[in-house]
Amino acid sequence: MASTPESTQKFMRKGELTRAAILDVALDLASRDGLEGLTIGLLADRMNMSKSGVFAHFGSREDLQIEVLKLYHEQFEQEVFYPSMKEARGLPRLQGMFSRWIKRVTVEIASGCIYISGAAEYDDRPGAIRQELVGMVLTWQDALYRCVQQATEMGHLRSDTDPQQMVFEMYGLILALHHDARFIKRAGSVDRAYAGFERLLQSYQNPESPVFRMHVVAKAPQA
Amino acid sequence: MASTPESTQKFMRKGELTRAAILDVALDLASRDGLEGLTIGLLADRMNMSKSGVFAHFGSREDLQIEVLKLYHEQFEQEVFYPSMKEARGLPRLQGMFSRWIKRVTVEIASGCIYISGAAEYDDRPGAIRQELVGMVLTWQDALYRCVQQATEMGHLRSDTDPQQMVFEMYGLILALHHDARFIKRAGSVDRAYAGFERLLQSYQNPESPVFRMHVVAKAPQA
DNA sequence: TGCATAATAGTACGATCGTTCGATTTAATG
DNA sequence: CATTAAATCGAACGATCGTACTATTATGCA
Repeated sequence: MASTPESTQKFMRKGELTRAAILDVALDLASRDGLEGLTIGLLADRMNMSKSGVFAHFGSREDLQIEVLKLYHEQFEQEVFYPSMKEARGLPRLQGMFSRWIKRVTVEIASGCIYISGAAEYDDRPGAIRQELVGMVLTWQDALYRCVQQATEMGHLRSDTDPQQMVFEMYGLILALHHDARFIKRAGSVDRAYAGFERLLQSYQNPESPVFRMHVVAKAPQA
Repeated sequence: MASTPESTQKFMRKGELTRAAILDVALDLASRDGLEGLTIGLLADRMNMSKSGVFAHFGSREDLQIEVLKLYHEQFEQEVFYPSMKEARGLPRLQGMFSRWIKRVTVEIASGCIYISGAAEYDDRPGAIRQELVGMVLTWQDALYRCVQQATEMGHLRSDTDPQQMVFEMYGLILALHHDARFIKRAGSVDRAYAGFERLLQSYQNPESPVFRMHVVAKAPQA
């Protein structure tokens, strides 16, 4: 509702409108309880609708879960990927990606991150949901990979930088942040993730390249 | 059965014996499907027992889950913590801890790691299980913390080393390994985790201290 | 306004869940 | 061997799950 511009609402029939509203609530529930914890009965309660009324908008629960996943992916790209692509290629863009990623996860400390909880849930559970989820995570990792690669080509990072290794460690910092902040509930985790990234740059940054200062998109409010 | 010495079996009554066997199978199931996915019906099937027969050994499902958790924790300490404590204080012990940790997670790429899946499952689900789980993870993180602290005091690591930061990054490497190897199924993740640790040591190791070479307990067989 | 159609509600089914309870079988003990 | 206690089973309960089906209500268009 708040996130849907009026212009699109005008051309939506009632059904599509409530479908979108259902997906919004479903995303909320799936963030908190995981995609496997997303239940049609609970969703109906939150929507003040009947179970069958909710169900009718989706062919199956699996379809609903995948639609939730797609919505999450869309929001992630909108919030993290696209804005960063507007920044200068190379290190500035990489810093932008990481900063926005941190910012996003910082918010998700309260609500939960579907990429991370989903990775645990669909570790070993084959099917359409896992396939979709792996595809999305790979898409994001590839974006990071290309960004590191470009930063290397442009001389911002040392020429012997292993992009896959750097993406691996960046992902580790985010996972540790999510783990320590959301599960352990330890304060100061956001700063530790930033510090880890700084150290990552110290290792890989080209000493002959002009030094870029870390661009903190949003200062950590808590945690 | 294989892990229980005969000497203890002799003094076990039948009930305690099957209870131990149930817990073994339960640990297996919980590793694969998560603690929340552990179901008494499935457990009874695998044991060729009735549901009520299995249930009678535990006061409730939650008790069963906590017993599984304790069994997992015991095995983790036996395999990772205690052997490392026999090594020399400071950096050698820290390297031993990380190597054995990696070795353990490498095995768990196939079976699943309860600490990691549990962290995702009990993110936001208060109760006895979460409490137990957080306590165990904190115990392990504290052990790492003290180890880093000692390595700093002994001059193996730079005097300005932030132990909490180092533990944070070590945990991140393990989480990234688990994520990329088990979820994404990307090859070479074990080597990336080792490489990340090497870089961590390069950053924090005292240049005036004798250099310790990384002690790889077990070479990565795959993944 | 009337009518076709979309949207929602209501109900029911079979499965599975944790749990309870009484019957029955098995093991330990005098 | 007989007897008591421990261990296991079988059946049932209430709850919740996803889903199918039919009825009812609301919407959009001629």
